[in-house]
Amino acid sequence: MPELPEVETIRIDLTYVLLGKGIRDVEVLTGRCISDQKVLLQQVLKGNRFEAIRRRGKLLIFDLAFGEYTLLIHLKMTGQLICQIPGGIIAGGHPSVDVSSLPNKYTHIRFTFADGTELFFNDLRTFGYLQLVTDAELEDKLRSYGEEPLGEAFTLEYFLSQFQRRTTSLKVFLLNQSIIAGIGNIYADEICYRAKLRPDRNVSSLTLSEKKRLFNAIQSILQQAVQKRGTTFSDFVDASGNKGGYLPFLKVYGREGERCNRCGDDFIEKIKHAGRGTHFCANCQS
DNA sequence: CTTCTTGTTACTGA
DNA sequence: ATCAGTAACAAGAA
Repeated sequence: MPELPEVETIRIDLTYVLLGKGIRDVEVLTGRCISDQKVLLQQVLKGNRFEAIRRRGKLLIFDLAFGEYTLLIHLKMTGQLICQIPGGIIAGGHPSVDVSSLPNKYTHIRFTFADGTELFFNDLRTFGYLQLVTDAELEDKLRSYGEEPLGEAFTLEYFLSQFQRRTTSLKVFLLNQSIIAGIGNIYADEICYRAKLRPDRNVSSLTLSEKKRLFNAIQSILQQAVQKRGTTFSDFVDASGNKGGYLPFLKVYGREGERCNRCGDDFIEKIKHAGRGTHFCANCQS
């Protein structure tokens, strides 16, 4: 479940490894993730190169040196972008990657670069996708996203304005990509915990000081998670051989039944809210 | 066998 | 028209 911090980690690593390298070959092993663009993908990418790799929310945007298209990659829940340079793994995605035998049964696309570097797009559940878009289509797509929570435009003023006329729960609010881009189920729960607010609380009842607490929690949780190189890379190793991992810092997600390590009195509850597993401490959060 | 996992969208109902 | 809630998608784990 790559969310903003995981996608950002992949973006940084791929930028470091792939930028400017000529794309020698693109193999489409299974076509579902690119629908009807199989031929176009090869036409556009072969002989091309990535000029920049950007991110909007959980969406990766690959700017190409030549042609009118931009490549988009969304990993959805189980997508991976595994990069192999001769001698090591550089970037990951979903955990449990068997890096000893790529491509594996979940590899859908394989890129080969001029220097022998390889990039594998793997996806167990095939919800993720690659898509070539024109500038107009890209603009359309990006218009639907809210502000980047770690960007300069994410101000308290912008944040407070998003509560106007909304009556939904805090959890749904945080997961809404058109309000804030990039938060998923794990960080939504962690942000609520940090802000001491119940995820099932209706946002219309939040006071100004609670909204300010939330604003600060969003930034601090995501900043720290990016710094720790995300949560989902249990066997991820970066270019320097260091393991990343926000996993030990999780306070509620995946900790149901365990004691809250803030109040020490209560146990972490797990409920189903808005169709999602939702974790919180009923003692700390209100 | 059933239930659970989640990002996004299409659909439904108010 | 607007908005909120939910089913659906997929495939594997428990």
